[in-house]
Amino acid sequence: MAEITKSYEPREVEKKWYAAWLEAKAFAGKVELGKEAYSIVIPPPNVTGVLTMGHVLNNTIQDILIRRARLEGKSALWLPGTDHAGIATQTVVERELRKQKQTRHDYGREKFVEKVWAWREEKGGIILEQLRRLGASCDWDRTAFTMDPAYSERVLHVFVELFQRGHIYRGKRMVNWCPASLTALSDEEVIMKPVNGTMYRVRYRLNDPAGKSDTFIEVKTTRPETIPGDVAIAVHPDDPRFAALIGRTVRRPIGPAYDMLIIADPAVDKEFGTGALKITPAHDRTDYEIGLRHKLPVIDVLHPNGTINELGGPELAGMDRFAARKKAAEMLKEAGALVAEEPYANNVGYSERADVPIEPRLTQQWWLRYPKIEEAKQVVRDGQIKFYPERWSKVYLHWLENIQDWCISRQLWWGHRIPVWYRKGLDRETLTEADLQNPAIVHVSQTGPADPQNWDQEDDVLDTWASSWLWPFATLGWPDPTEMKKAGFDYFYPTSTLVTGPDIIFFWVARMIMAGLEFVRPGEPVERRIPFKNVYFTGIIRDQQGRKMSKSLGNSPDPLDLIDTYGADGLRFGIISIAPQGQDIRFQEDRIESGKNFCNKLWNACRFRQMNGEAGDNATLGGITARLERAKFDADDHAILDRLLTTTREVDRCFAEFEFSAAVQALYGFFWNDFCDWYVEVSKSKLQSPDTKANCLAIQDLVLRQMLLLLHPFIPFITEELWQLLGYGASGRFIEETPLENASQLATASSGGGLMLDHAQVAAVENIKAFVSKARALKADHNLASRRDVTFFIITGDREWALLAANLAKITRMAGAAGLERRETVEGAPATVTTLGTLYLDLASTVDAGAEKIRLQKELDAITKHIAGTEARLANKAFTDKAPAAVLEGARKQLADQQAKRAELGRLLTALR
RNA sequence: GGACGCUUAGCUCAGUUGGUUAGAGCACGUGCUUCACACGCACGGGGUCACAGGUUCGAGUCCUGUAGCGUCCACCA
Repeated sequence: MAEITKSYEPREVEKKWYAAWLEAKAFAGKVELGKEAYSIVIPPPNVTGVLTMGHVLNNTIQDILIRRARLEGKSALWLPGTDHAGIATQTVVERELRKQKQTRHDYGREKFVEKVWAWREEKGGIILEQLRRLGASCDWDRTAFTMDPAYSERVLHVFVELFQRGHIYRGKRMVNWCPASLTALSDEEVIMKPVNGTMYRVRYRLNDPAGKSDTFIEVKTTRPETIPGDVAIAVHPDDPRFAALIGRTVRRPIGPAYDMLIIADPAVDKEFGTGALKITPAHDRTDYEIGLRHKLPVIDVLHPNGTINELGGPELAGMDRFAARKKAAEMLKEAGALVAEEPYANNVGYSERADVPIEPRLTQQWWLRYPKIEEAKQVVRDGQIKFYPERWSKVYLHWLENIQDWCISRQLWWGHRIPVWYRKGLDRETLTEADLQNPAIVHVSQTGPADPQNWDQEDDVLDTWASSWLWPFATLGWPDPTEMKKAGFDYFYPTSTLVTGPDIIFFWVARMIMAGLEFVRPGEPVERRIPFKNVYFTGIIRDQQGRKMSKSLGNSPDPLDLIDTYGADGLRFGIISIAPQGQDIRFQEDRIESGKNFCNKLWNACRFRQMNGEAGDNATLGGITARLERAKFDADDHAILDRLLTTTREVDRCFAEFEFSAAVQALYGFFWNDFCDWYVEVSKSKLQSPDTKANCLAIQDLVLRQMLLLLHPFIPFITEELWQLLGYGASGRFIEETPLENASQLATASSGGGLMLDHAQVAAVENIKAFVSKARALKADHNLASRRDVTFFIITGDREWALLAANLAKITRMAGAAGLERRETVEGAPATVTTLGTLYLDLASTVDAGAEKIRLQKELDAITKHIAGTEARLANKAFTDKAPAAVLEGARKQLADQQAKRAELGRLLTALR
């Protein structure tokens, strides 16, 4: 057995074991029919991504679940991969090109896409390497990528299927246009931001056949640069202020001359602004709808990149929309049409990726009518899919209630090109619904037309989410039966648990559920079609100021640095300990440090065990329990094993309820306080005696072995190392190959040979602990160092003395005492009242009677207050009548104890006078 | 405008179904290099559980309201 070093050095240990695990293919997800399957698909990070604290949390949790599943004897699969992240990746590569003063158009579509692939080969997937550093036990041989040829085929297959099932259509509609990325976006990719802008109050002179009207109608707008696209003024039909004006016209004040009709439409809010609304159908959703109702023309004054086009008039043409806004305001002023401008805060939709305001824009796009909406609601409502925390199901359901068709086309080059071909020379703008169904004009298939020379493929690609929504089954070979068999589809689908952030509940979670229900195992019960059974939503990691950690803010520490400083296990333990279920996490590096400290503590406890020598068969649980000598069990032995069972049970419960931070806290508390601070310390006297040594070591082995197993999912590296060093496993076997005993199995195992754990001993030990604490405090109060040269005296009853005498060696050791002697009387020594008698410090000559009095009086005051409270409760008839017997009994006992203590304190004080 | 979450020690947070004197980590103070660990040990100080009502024998915990912070959804030009 290699000797354990003084402190834990993670670096080499992590490297060594990760390599060993990979070498042995320990993470391979295998179909093992005798075993229960447990599977997780990773939320695929962007192929451009680097590891963030969010990933650390998310993937640590997945690894915990997977490793625990292995320990529970399940066949576990954690399927990794990356997402091609259309806009993000294309942007990254275009940025590289821009450095060389080039654009994607210099290369053309095919060459550019090649460039992206080359970039991906060289720099993509860094994040997967980083996950290995974290210890992620993914089945790397299955690593998937949404642009892989096989995966791509599945994406196109789904498009064709949905088209044939009538869920996909093409249409000219208002979309969210990103002028930076030059593509349409789905509603989910638009985030609303409050913006401080200006509200312009503009007046329009009414046209008068006589040519001398001095009547005006006023509107308010934040976007004067779109006025050249105005085609009408709308008022509410019931608004008496404007009733007389409906049907008249006004002259557009700037831009090409145009007479706009004043129309009535109920969409206008009478209360807002002036009550009159300028209608710019090309640049506003509401205006567009009003325009449709009134058959108004659509005048688009913007280029796709957000500059004004020639329809905006010569003064504005070519200007950026924001510059044009100022210019338009000036022009209005000159024309006498600007009545007022005032600061105005409103919400503006921004492109999530490019962080620029989006433009509503009328374009031809491909749309999806979501399939299986009702069923998707049902499976969550009925609990076939369970959300943790449960409250997210409400958010999910609300979104599904109000769901809109999904714009799935993107005007990008990097992505799955939509498998639609148009007959050469066809005008795509004017295609009708019927044309789309006509195979002579439009071809829709996975493989394309037989005579490609006569066709042009659709230029658009699919939204990235329109590929990743298939992730749980497309990564398992679906729909190809051979591939599915190879991947173990039947065995691993539906997956067990999805671990993700609530921020992608709409983007991804909801859509995967609908996709699974639509495509997998049609006709079978929902339990077989859903993509996962549980969804665990992590919290969002925030910085000290409560801001979301993000790359752009630069407020996220680099997890790799944290791994270097604290070890992967320290980072994992730390992050989990501050991540309660369902709450956002305020990141604190000192918690990561405390994770590292815990690892070191674990390391040293095992080191202590090792230094006490080998004691027999450690390689199996049976070997260890066979070494237990039941006849020699004392209170501490009973208590520590009882607490071990309690802790094991608590961790079981935590896993059942996805309460990982509670599990970590239970393990931390048990190991540090109960085991290290108490049991190991009391062991030190037992280990001196040949009579008690063997049993004590067997108990330590039992505890350490179980702790390593329980801790392994959280801190895999150090537990593997210690497991091997202490020889708990069969040689050549990893810790994960050892089945983890649950609490009752462990109880049965350790009770072989007639041992019954005595729960009452836990209380006895607590009693002794409290007594030792009192003794230590008495010493500390008199500024005595922890040297063992003090003698304590005690005045106590026979029963209490019996308990003390039985534990004398450990008490004196733990309290740092030369001895503890029973006396009938003690004079002039500092004292303290304990539940086991009045304890005196043998230092009479050095005692300051005044200070003693103050100290005792403080204690007396405190206990008197408590007694008053307890008495009041017991004096309350309602309490004694209605409280349960156990509570009542507890209160009475408490009162008796408190009174005894007060009497003793009073006596001590009197003696000092 | 709608929904949800949070408010407990200086800081970050636990606190299961209401029940003895509300806990942890960090920070702070004092003392300890005690033969596993100073990445440690011991002892200690520190909280009217946001506020106001209510239910109850009993409320940090349940109910109602208020305030502040945060998130999501919708959005009016």
